[in-house]
Amino acid sequence: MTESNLINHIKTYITLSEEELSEIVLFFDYHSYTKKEILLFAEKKCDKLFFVIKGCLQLYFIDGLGNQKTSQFAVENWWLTDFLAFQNQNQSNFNIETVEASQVLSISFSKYQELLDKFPKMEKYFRTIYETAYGSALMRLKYINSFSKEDIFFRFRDNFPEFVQRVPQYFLASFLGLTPEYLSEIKKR
Amino acid sequence: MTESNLINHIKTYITLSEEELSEIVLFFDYHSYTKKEILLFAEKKCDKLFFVIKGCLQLYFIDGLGNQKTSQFAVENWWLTDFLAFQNQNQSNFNIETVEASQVLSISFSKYQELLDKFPKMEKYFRTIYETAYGSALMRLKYINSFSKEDIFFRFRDNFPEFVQRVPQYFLASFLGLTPEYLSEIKKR
DNA sequence: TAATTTTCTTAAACTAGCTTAATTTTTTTT
DNA sequence: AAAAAAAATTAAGCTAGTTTAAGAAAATTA
Repeated sequence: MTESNLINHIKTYITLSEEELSEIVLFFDYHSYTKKEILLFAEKKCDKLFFVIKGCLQLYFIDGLGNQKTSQFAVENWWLTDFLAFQNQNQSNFNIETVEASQVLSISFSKYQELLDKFPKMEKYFRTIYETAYGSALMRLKYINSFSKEDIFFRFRDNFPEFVQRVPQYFLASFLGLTPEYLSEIKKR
Repeated sequence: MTESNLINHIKTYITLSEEELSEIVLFFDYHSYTKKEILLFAEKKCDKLFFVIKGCLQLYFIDGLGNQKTSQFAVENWWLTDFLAFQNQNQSNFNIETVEASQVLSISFSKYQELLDKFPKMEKYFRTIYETAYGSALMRLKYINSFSKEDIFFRFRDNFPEFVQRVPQYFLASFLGLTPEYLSEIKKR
C-alpha cells in the first residue's frame, strides 16, 4: 500500500490506533511523477505540502541571471514546501520539481488545518519534524560560515556519500553554494 | 509581571484559560543577565531552551581561526537554543550569549517534555513557531545564494533598520556572512 | 575626566571562487 | 544504433570579498 511510508513515519514519532492512521491517510492525495515535473510554481499561491514516499524533490528558485539555485532537497520520508508561504497562504518563492521519478503525497492548507484539528496528536508529529528541520537549517548556516567551499563539498560527501551519487552534480553544486565548474575542479585535486 | 510577555505570545497562537496559562508559566525559570553573559556553552550538554522577554541573544560558534561567527540572533518573543542538540540532548554546537542586558525565561528538556505532555495545546504553539522559523531559515538560505554580500547587507538594512542600529556592526557582519572590514567599506559607498 | 577597552574605518596586497567558452562524456530519445 | 540533449570537464582570465595591519572613534570603566 502506497501510504504505508507515511504511516510508518508517523508511528516513529507518535502513537495512534490503526483506525486513526487510516483516517489520517485519507487527508492526502497520492501522485506519481516522472523526472523533472514541476509540483509547485513560484509566484503561484503555495497551497500544497508534500511528503516524499519514494524519489527526490528539490526546492529551487531562478536567480537574477537565470540560474537555477537549489535551496533544499527532499528524499524518502521528507516533507517539503515553501513553509513560510504555505503558512501564510502567500505566493511561493520557490519552485518544487522532481529530481527523479517520485511518488508523493500532498495535502492542501485547509486539509492540513482540518487534519491538525481533528487529530491534535499530529501537532506533536509536525512540531518534532519542524524542530529538527529548523535545527538542521541552523547547522547548515553554521557550515556555510565555517568552511571553505572545498571543505563544504568534502564534508558533505563524507556524510552523505549515497546522496552525492544520487543527484546530478550541478544540482549538488547549487545546493552547496558553488559553481559546477568549481566543484568539478575541486574533485580533480 | 515578568512572564506576561510569554503569556501574551502564547495567546496570539492558541487559546488557553488564564488558569492554564499561569500553570504553564511555572515550568519556566526567569533570569536577568547583563551584556555579554554566556547562557549556553558549546561542547556542554544542551539542556535549555530560552525565550527572550527583553533584550537580545546571539547563537554563535568559534571557527577554526578563532573568529566568533553569529548564526542567529533572538530578540523579544523569540525562542533560541541549539535545537538539534536540545532535541537529542547532545552537547551544543554553539554558544548562546547576551548581546545586551536581557531578561530571559528558560526551560530544561525534561520540563519541556512535561509541559508538552500536560498541555498538548502547546504542541500547536511550538509547531507553528518552528514551522515559521524553518521557513525563514530556508528564505535566508535563498538570500545567501541569490545576492552579493553588498546586496545582502542593504536588503537587510532596508527590512530591519532598527535591528541594524541595535547590534554592533561586527556581529551583524558575521550574521550576514561578511567581514567587518568589507561591511565598513560597503557602507562608505 | 582620564584611562582603558571595544568597535569601526581605511587602504593595499592577495586569493578563493566565479565567468566564459570550448570540449568531452554521459544520458536520453527516436 | 544513431542523433540529440543533458551533464561534466578543462583552463585562462578576472573580481568580489578577505587578510593584514594600523589608526581613529566611540563606549565603558575607574
